[in-house]
Order: sequence, then C-alpha cells, then structure tokens
Amino acid sequence: MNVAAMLGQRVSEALAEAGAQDAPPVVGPATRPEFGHYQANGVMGAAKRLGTNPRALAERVLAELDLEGIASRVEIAGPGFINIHLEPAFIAAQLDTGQPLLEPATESMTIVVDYSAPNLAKEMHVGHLRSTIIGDALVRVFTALGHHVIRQNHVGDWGTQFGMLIAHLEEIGANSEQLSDLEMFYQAAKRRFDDDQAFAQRARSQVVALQSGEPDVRAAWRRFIDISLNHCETIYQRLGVQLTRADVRAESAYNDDLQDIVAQLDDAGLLTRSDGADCVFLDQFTRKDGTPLPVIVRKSDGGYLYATTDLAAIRYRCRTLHADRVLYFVDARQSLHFQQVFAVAAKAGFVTESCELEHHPFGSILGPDGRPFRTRAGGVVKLTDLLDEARRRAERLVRAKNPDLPEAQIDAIAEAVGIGAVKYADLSKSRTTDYVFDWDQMLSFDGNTAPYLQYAHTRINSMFQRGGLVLGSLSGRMRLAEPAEHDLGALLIRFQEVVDQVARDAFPHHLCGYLADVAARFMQFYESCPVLNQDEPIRTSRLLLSQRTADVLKTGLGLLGIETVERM
RNA sequence: GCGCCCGUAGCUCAGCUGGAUAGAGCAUCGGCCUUCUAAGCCGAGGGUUGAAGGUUCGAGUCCUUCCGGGCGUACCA
Repeated sequence: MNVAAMLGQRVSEALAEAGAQDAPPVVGPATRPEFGHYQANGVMGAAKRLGTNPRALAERVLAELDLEGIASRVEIAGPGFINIHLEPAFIAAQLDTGQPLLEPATESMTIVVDYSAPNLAKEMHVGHLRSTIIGDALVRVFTALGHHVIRQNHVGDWGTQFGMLIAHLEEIGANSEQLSDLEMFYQAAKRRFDDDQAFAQRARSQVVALQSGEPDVRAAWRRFIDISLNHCETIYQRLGVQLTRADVRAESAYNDDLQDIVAQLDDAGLLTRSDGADCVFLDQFTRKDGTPLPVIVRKSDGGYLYATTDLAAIRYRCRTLHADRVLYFVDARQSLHFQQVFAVAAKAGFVTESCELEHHPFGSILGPDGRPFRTRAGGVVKLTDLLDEARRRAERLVRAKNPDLPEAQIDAIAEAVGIGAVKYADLSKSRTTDYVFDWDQMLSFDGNTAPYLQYAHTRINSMFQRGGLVLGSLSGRMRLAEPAEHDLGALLIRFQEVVDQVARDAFPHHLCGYLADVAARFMQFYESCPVLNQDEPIRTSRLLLSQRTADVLKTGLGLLGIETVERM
C-alpha cells in the first residue's frame, strides 16, 4: 500500500470538511523522528490562501481527521504541521507476508520507453550507458506497476556513416574477422573518409545507392546492421538489460513515412522554404532579436534529418501504438531538439490528446579529470572493456574479502557485483547532472553503493541458512518491539510510495537512496537485535522482519536491474 | 549574443508540488569481533547552500541581477 497516498487522501478529505477544498495535503515522511512517521504540511498553504490562521485550520482538520487503527497519535506542531505517529500494529500489518510488496497502479497505461538507441555504425561505448541503464530501470518499474510497456530501441542505422563503412568494405573486401571489431573498422573507414577525397566521394555515392535500394549495397548494409545488433545484444545480456531484437525499431523503419510527414506539415500550413530547406518556424522558438529558430525537416538537397524521423516516430507511437506516455531517455544536449520536435508534433496533430511526451535528460559521464570519460589514449571507452574491468575489479575484491568462497561461484558473484556496481553508480546519481566515473567509489562496498546493498541481502540470506530456513518460506505477522525493529519496519512500508514516485518522475536515484536507507537501517537492527538465539515469539518475528527486508532489497534492486547473490 | 542545466562539508553526492535544527559516504580522529559475514556497527569534528537583493509566517528549493562552470544554438545524430 502507498501509505503516504492513503494518508494524503484522508488529510485531503479532512481539509475539505474544514473548509479548504482542493488543497494539496502535502503528506510526506517526517523530517525528524520526534515528528512521527509522516507529516502533513498542506494546512499552512491552505490557510494562507483562505486568509485564516493556520493553527486554527489545523485544529479543524484534526477534528475531521479519523485515523482510527492507523495512527496512535496525531498532533499539531509549529506553525501548523500535522504530525502523524503510526500505530505499531498498523505498520506490522503492512509488512504481513500476505501483503504484496507492490500493488499495481489504479489505471494501467500504455507506456513507450525510448532508450539505449546506439549508433549501429560503431560499437557501444560509455556514452550509451546511462540511457540504457536508466531506461531499463524505468521499464522494470512500469512493468511491476502493471502498465503495458513498449520498449523502443531507436537505433541509428541510417545515414552518411554507413556509406563510409560500405565503401571501406568494398575497398578492402573485409572478411568477417575484420568486421568483428566494428569500432576498429569504423575508425579505419573514418580515416579514409577524412584523408581521401575520392574515397569520401565514393562513400557519398554509396549512401545514395543505399537509399535507392541497390541490392548489393543493401546486402552490405544488412551485414553491418546484423553484426552490430549481435554486438549490442551481447552487451545487453551482460548488463541484464531487457532489450531484444523485437524491441528494435530503427531509424530506417520510418524511411517510408518521411515524405508523408513533410506533406502533412505542409497541409497544416507549417512549412516554410528557407535557403532551399523545408523548415517549421514556431513562435516560441525565436531568438531575442526576433530571428526565428527553424526546425529543418528536409535539407536543400532533399535529404531528411533526424528531426523528421523523430516526428515520424512520435506519430507512430501515439497513433499506432496508442501510447499514454512516451518517455525519452536521451542525453541532455538534445533538450532543445526535443522541445522543438514535441512542439511541432503537437501543432501538426501527430500527438493524440491523451499522449504525454516526456524527455528525461541526463548528464555526461566524466573522467577523474572532469573531462568527458575517455581511455588513457584519448579514445572512447567501449562498453565491453568497461564491463570486463568491472568484473576484474569485483573479482579481486571478492577474493580478498571472502577467501572461503567456492571457486565455482566466484565467476557469477564477480559478474553480479561488478556489473551491479557500474549500474548502481549511474542510477544512484541524480539523472540530470554530469557525474564522475570512479571505480573506487562504486566498488567501495560502503555507503550508497550496490555492494553494500547486496551485502545486506547476503547477510539475511546467510542468517536463514544458518537457522536451517529457506528465505521466503516464513509466513505470519511480526511484532515490532525494539526501536531498531520499529524504525526498520516504518521504513519498509514506504517501498510502494518510493516506487510510485519513480514511476511518476523517472528519477531512479530516489529508489537507490531509499534502498540504501533500508540496508543501513537493517544493519543497525542486525547489530542491536540478535535473531537466531532468541526465544519465540521474538525469534520468528525478527526473522519475518528480516525476510521482508530481503524481499524489499531484492525486489528493489531487481527494479533497478541489479542482481542479488546468496553469498559474497 | 541568446537559451537550457548546474554551483551544497576537503572529496563524491542527497535534499521529493517552499517547511521545523541542510543530510549520507569517502577521508580524519576515537570506540566495538568467545555471539547470525567487521564488506559491518557506534561516536566526534567538519557548512555564510557561488555572491547580493527580493517574495513570506518560513527559501538550498521560487523571482531579479551578478560571478563561475558545462552544454546547446539552420541543413550531423
């Protein structure tokens, strides 16, 4: 149950009874323990609008507020805060094994998530990490809340780079071995393109041949796409990302729509010819001096641009897929592009009334020097190499910390810990800003890191094993007696509320922060409340609390696409 | 020039539609292993929230100006 939402509903009704209709209750977790578990801050805002005394209004709200069986104490504090202390039995009841961790959303929506979208001309590199990981986490969150999720991997499979690749392939007659390192092949082709005018010319004519459907050129192009997609799939599997070929809807899939998109823009009277290019000028995108800012949808040479493709994709997602929400997890540098494209799409009627288009931008990954993250040689960091290194470092740490681990398990543990650390490091930072990629921090096993959370889970797991019990097999209701038990329980009931919030604002770092709190709160409980050597009913009650904690940690990490392990 | 994002402890980062005494981790210092994994726990110090104004019962959060940084800004994606 979303306890905050439930309390918000009650307070909202009480506010209405007290004369403040439609006043937001502003219920959230209490900022300090002595203020209870939740606090409602909406009274003060409502009183301001009504021009009444906030404490007097709070009194009236309190008189209308019935939290029988939920709260043990509700009080007014300060200028008009309402502090809610939950009944321990109510908290325990929420944690009963019969209570689901997550309830589905009240209305199921069709949600399109656009993420990863690598350029198929090259290998996946560190620049694709954030979109892929964050997008996938949101996919998992939406799915868990019962929404109909449609993944869209809008891969770049069209354009000038492919002419370059094809020309180079033709020139050297490369075998499949040379193609296995697509990055090297791309770099070689790029050098030829930059250094040799005749080659560049051939590359351009290959683009034309590709676009006109020349069979040989098409075949070569398909070969690149195939190799590249295989490579992507390998990465996705290692990352534990739920993208498959079925989710690929490439740029080229919209090729046949582009002409029609431009025609519709023309019909809508939005098209202007400027310097030979077809543009849409919108009033909201002008410079200060009044010069309008164009969205170019067709170049002066007749070629289309990614804005055109994005418009076609919007129409497809709204009109054909019937999306209620479309979320784009794309680099912050494209913010202006999306503002413009969304505005044009709305004006042209590509967007249905009920469809919400959302660009969720993120910052860049920086190296220790604060510059964009590169290899020491200055090249792009390939994801394959990055994940290998994560695994290596994790293995070294795991071996050092726990030499008793069976050799057979080390591989799987190192992979789960290493990959988990990389993903968590990304997901736990506020999405919108740049962040510094730091191996030591993400694998430090301390603080807000994946290993810390995974370790908390293994502690619970090994407690059950030592007690001869299977995690997840216990059922019943617990009693929260000690402060550490109570504090942990009160935090565990917030799981739904946090997941709902992530679904709303697409900031997975809120879930990370919450799970880190849960792990820390559990560690405190673990230190101060012995479990296995206790008499009944305390023993079972504490086991139930631990089991519920494990459930929240495992499910929560699962929503982030991070594995848990039995031992580490 | 204009637009968007950012500036919080020595470092890396939180701070949820404006709320009560701005929080974690690292690093530093001091405690805790005959007891479920010490990869842990407890405690201490550390802040003019870039600067100055403004809005109000209340501002890290909203508005204005300035300083500093990043990124965009007509035919690449």
